[in-house]
Amino acid sequence: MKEIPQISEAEYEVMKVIWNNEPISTPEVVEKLSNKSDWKPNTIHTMLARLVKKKALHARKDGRVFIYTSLVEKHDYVEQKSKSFLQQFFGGTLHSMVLNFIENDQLSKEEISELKNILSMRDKKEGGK
Amino acid sequence: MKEIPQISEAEYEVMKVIWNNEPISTPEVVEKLSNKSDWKPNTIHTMLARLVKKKALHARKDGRVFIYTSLVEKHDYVEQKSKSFLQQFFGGTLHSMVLNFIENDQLSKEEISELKNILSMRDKKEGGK
DNA sequence: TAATAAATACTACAGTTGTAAAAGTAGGAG
DNA sequence: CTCCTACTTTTACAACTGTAGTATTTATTA
Repeated sequence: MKEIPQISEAEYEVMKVIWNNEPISTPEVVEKLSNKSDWKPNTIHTMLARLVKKKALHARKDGRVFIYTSLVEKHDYVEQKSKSFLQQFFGGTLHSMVLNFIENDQLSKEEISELKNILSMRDKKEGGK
Repeated sequence: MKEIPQISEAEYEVMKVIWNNEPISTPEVVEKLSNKSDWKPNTIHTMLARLVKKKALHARKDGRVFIYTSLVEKHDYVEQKSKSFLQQFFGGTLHSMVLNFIENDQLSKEEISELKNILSMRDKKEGGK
């Protein structure tokens, strides 16, 4: 099982930009994030440097600029975080979470239908882990 | 909307003991957690003190000992954490998370049935926020 | 009452995180 | 060839976390 580095919440915002645009240069990352957030360019540089240090990103120098590519898959990271979240709060299973949401009336009719749809659509595939 | 203090992962372990046993004294908390973990008593005292400072717990002196009661509901805390988790990773909706699990074949047949059950049982209640 | 045991209170310390300022450097404009 | 500007590198710093050690107080026992 590959080791997935820990990525903080702010760092995750940076990762999202990379995942959606890689390969991407520092100035481009800064530009995209400056729209979405109030971070100063320096702050973004720090994030990038930390992510490289953590081996979440790879940086290759191209002329005067760095070009970043991700070393962790978004999917893998989200999976790992989902598992630990479910573990911490719901004994590890998704259905406990869903049950909890239902019991506390946190789901609208639409969301319920959506969920039912998803589950029945799923029948068309075989398998399951 | 009431302000819910941030509770770290280790602190959350302490909170679980409180929620399950409150009102409960320091020595009792230490005893319960010493079984479940490798924490030294001092570590547990630190957690308790921090939780009191954060207003997650109330401590009342009873003789020589403190008795703790929680100031945040487990339910409220879990709800808050669930929301921010879904927000961060799944655009805020539970069905996106479920869909993701299904797409990545992270659900067994049993879990799928479980989910379907839960959703259909839910029909017996009306409402939904 | 004095010593002991048990609790509480205070202090510590390194790693992570959010947030950035300051300093250094190299390439392009003049 | 020199200066400016855009980038990169270094440094900062407080809050929060995990993990305790040390010191002090207090109740109980001899």
